[in-house]
Amino acid sequence: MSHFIDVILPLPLQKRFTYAIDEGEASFLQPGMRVAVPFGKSKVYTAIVAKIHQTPPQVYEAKPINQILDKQPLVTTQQLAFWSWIASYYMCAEGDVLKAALPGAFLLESESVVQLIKSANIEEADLKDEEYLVIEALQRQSSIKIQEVMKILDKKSVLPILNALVEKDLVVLNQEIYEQYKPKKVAFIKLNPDFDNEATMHQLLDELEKAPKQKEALLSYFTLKAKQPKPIKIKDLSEKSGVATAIIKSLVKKEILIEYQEKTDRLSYGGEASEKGIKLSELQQQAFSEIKEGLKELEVCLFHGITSSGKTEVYIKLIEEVINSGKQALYVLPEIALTTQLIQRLRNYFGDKVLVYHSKYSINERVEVYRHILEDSEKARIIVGARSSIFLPFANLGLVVVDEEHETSFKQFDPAPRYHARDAAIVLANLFKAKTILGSATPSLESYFNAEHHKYALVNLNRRYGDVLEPEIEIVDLKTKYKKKEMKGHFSDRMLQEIKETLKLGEQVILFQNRRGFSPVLECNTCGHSPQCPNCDVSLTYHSHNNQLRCHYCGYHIAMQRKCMACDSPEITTKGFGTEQIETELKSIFPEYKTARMDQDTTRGKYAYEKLITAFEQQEIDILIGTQMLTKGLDFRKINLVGIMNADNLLNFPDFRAHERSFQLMLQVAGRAGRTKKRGKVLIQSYNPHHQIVQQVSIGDYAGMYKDQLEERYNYKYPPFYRLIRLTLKCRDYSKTNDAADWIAIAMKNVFKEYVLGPEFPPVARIRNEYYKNILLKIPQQQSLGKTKLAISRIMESFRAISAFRSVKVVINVDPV
DNA sequence: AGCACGCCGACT
DNA sequence: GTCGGCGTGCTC
Repeated sequence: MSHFIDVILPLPLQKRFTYAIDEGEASFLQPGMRVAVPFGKSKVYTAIVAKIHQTPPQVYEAKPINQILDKQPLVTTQQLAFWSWIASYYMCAEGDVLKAALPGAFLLESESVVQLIKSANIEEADLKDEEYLVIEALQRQSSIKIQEVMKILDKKSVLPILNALVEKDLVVLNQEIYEQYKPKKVAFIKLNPDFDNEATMHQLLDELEKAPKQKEALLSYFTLKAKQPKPIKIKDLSEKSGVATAIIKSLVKKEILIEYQEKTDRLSYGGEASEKGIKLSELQQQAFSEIKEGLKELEVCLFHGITSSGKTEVYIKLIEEVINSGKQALYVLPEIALTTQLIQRLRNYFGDKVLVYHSKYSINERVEVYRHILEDSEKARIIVGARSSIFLPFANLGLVVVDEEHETSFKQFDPAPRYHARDAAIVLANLFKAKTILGSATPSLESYFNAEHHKYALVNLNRRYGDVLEPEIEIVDLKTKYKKKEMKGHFSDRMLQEIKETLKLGEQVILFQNRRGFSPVLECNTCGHSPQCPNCDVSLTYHSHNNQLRCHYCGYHIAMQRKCMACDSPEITTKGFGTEQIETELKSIFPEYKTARMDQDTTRGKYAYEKLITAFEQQEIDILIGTQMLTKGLDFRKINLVGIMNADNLLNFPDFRAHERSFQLMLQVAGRAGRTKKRGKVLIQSYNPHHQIVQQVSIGDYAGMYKDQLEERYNYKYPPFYRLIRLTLKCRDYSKTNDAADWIAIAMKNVFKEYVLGPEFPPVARIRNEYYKNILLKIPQQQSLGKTKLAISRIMESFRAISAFRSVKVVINVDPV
């Protein structure tokens, strides 16, 4: 009887692929294991076994696999089920999900390089001809690609030969996980226990009088030890004391210090859980009980707690209960909210039981986190992570917390899978019969709608924790301020006055300026021309720090121009204002205070964000000007004034969610003000002070905003009443883009009638020399999602069969945000 | 996604 | 005459 496996390849291919395996492999393999398989003429991929069976394929002959890469499944059956759900719901390939779900280090591709092990003992006599050829090539160049090996040997199946060389410890395959992942070893030192009493210690120090450097090193050791009880690295001691490692080594030689190596887990957290048991306020306690009560009947609970009402403590309490019952808890946050402060706080309660997973982690760290969770280890009780942490191999998940659930960054935009982490997290929880808590100070309309319709439980916490007062919100009418000439640059006199007062009291200010659509653009005063990006349909924006004009979409840049590029007039000005402009203006008004910017430019480096936060925390910065980023992770005591420079550019965004988002953003920024007992102040500058949203923000009227926006959504057929699927076409050829878009739109209108909108050019119709066109489908609640997607897939299938449209790429985005 | 196969332009 | 441009078709 012959055996076969269906595998998922890390490629955007709709189908699974079938390979032949032998009897022995069949009895060993399990779904979720990795296998190396040949694909096409020359490629080798790491694939995941999805199914083992005995049905030979009808129309082709299955190739045999190259190799089994795991002893135990790396992907759990729940994960496989979750992947298929994501693939079918978000209309992408399982291979796309695979790539998003597994740390890259687990995947070997045939670009893998072969390298010679430096210390290898090469016994030429032991090598077969082909093996010798490879080794010979490696002695000339340090690494060669598998493809090159194929050329050298003039054959396709080189893996057996390379494996033989690996067996003989002569070469390594570099993208193979076992080689790529290196356990981390660190040299530590400790005091010889013989000296661990005062008498011997004094004697020792006396003896060291003649070796001042060594004495200094030893004294530094004690200082370090006193500061932190954790093991001390040689490297740290050398750095702290300014004494060379050689001197420390000599202390080791004298057996005063003892050196020891440890294979450290990169994920270790040295400290202990320092805060035992958490005390909830009466209101928090009430919310806690209500959540538990709500979750008895329903799978999801929406936790609506205003800014600084102390939601985190409630989560901690809920997590505590879950992990005490032996289950794992997942805490998902938007990337920008995943700050050291929060992680520290969780570690204070849970010590070494917290694992963190996000994009700034190295491949090695990701592998370790993954393995810990897969093994359900003691460290993997609580997993804190960004969007992609929902793909981790949970063994027995008991609770999922999605904090800041309204954040649109939970939706992955590019590449596929274009999933929404909040929605997918609920599905994930259901796979484990676990519960989900969605938390926010400003819930998304969708979630609040679900709560109102009793799909989710709803718990409110609408008082700030402790004695913190809600900030006072004042609206400044820019129109009259300009008319009365009470503006200085982009600042109203009210804003300047408040800033002045706040600074005088030694308190801090944050100023919020939305980045989108309001970057500085160069404009000619004579002819009105502004420099455009040659690849995208946008104006270039001015960056003062490097004096460049830059395109935000493709990175194209040129030097700042002194004359108009169209008419040579030297009369050019920058129009619009971004954070840079505000900072410049501010510096000239308040030269004696320190200002800083927090935006994509200033937080690019690895620790830049952390540094900025720390500097602000330690009051090295008086005024912080920033974008969206300001809404999260700042939890400081001394912010007393929050200024929103311009509410209108948020409100005027051409998007059905613009009003909801403006409300959320403004209220979140406002929430940064006044975290101590003193009442904070928020100033909102706007040309439309009577705008409904601005008014609702000023009194924190979530219910009013919800009611108004829901009505709009109903009238204009948007979520939560209608689901959306957006098709985006991209092509370098303008008329092809149009023709293809028309073709698809007509085909879709045949099926879905008036629920098809477009095709339409997006606001930026050309990016990187590709033209874009959108088609939007609105799906009424009673319409079957499955059938809708099937119909779309059919249309796409016929579309792809038209050779004239071959060069047109189509991106399908389910539930676009 | 890659990558090979295949048919038309500027070079040794 | 060839080298190489990227269109298109396939991968178990």
